[in-house]
Amino acid sequence: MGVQERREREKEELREIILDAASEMFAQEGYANVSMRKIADKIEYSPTTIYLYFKDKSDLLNQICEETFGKLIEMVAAIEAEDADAPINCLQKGMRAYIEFGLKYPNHYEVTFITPIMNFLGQEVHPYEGSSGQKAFEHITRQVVGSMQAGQIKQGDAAVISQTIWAAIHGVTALLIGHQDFPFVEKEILIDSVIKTTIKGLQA
Amino acid sequence: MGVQERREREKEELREIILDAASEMFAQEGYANVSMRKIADKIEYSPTTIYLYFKDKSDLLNQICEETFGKLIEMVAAIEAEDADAPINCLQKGMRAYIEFGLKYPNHYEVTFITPIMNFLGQEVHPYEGSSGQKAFEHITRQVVGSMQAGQIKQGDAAVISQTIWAAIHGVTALLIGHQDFPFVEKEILIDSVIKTTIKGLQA
DNA sequence: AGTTTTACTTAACACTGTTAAGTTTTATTT
DNA sequence: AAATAAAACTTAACAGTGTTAAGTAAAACT
Repeated sequence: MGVQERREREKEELREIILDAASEMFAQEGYANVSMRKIADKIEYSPTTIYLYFKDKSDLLNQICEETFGKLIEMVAAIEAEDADAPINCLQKGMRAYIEFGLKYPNHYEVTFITPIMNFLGQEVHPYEGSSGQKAFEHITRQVVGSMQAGQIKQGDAAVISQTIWAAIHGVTALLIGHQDFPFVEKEILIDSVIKTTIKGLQA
Repeated sequence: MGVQERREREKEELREIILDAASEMFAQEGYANVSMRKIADKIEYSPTTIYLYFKDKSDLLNQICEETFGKLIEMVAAIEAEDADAPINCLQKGMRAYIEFGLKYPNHYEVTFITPIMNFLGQEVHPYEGSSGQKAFEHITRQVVGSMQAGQIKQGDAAVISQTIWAAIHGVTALLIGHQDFPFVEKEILIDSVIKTTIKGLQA
């Protein structure tokens, strides 16, 4: 009965080939500029084959993003494990990791967190429940709670504070990715300023 | 020689009719879901007529956004005129006005500040130079300089501080618009938290 | 009244995401 | 080994997109 297993393995291989090709093309040319036919050309299959592996174009994107953002979570988790004794340091490093991750994978960041891709019913294509985004956010919340308990930031609603932090780091990341012709000050200086301002604003 | 003037007036009228129809449809259904043919149907002209008045679809959008964001500038200018004696109050009110404006015209905010629409050369379709966005940003910078001179925020590079503020208000606006299925805390509470955290973080 | 200019439309091109139907390849059964 | 069943993949097509070139109708000027 090893046949079925091999076939499953082969299916999985082609799935990965599609995912890799699409990921590279999305990252290089942007989601909107990559058509199903172009992906099919690259992998040397007919366009409709992709639909045997993915529901539609946005599903393809979604699964790529989940994979990519798995890496962000690993990074943040590694930071947490590294210096578990100073929650506010974790928080700061986590913020920096988030921003730098977004700038390193701008097209993935764009499609996951910037461009709201809605279907015809007006529902988000990247639903929050169970997503990598949710897990990443849970890390922020955990660090906020830790920092609060350690007295390193003011007491308050952890959800409010976490979302305030997310607004700040998303803001700078989205601006730097999306408005490349705006005369921003030096990138590192701006990122520093955002992180420091936010942390200072949250201290007791 | 009143003929030419009348014809110019008529051209301008049709231009406005197109602009109004497109503006309403973009705001209601989103840029991507409105086709040139749909706009043409609505105004009862052939699709190609639009191209006699606007270079292409993104030009149409661009001009709508300029019009819309002119209103934001007026609002911010009114705030400045109102209480010119307390720059930090202006700054706070200006931040709130920006966020609320974005939430009031989410589709316009989206296309102007969230979705980076690039042409095939990778250039932004909404160039910064001379745009309403530039003027709006100049208002922020002016208020920052004023607050610094009044000793209400720390001394520092006005550009860095202005951009830090922009990151914060853009962040919360973009998140609230784009991630409607995320379990955000109450909108007013989050907005308050972002503004207060940022201002506090910038104080001396 | 005839000519030129302006305004607008028709038809077409080269794409897009997606689906239904058909074909080829692979595996199972007789 | 041949016939059948199942899986994998492709072809053709639909209904739509932004955009352009060429053609027509209307208005203005001579």
